[in-house]
Amino acid sequence: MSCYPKIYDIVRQIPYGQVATYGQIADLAGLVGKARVVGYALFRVTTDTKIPWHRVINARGEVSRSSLRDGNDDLQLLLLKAEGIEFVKGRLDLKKYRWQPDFISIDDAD
DNA sequence: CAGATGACAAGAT
DNA sequence: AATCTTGCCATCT
Repeated sequence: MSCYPKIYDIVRQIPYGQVATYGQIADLAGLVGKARVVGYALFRVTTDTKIPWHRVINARGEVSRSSLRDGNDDLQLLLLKAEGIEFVKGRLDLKKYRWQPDFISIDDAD
């Protein structure tokens, strides 16, 4: 089982047609500066949960390309395009599509 | 246990 | 603007 329920809780709240960066998720999850943990946490889950992982991208406003994703990286791009997000040279306007949460409802409070 | 790896980020060049 | 370097931390070998 995963050890970061907050991350999934937050990612799950990303609205349609918007995206969030790993750093942003990390910040909201209390993992400031630990964006890698977010990425890794999502990596193990993607195929096992209904989390909109495709709405989570890096701070450059582009989807990461890894040898392991082997096609799933292309799937992410497809899913985002399907949500009305326009890509320019594999990039999107973070200014325009970045999710700005007003309030996060998280079950956990430590 | 130690070294290498990785869906990242921010700063320096 | 693009690329390199360092920091971060969980997971793998």
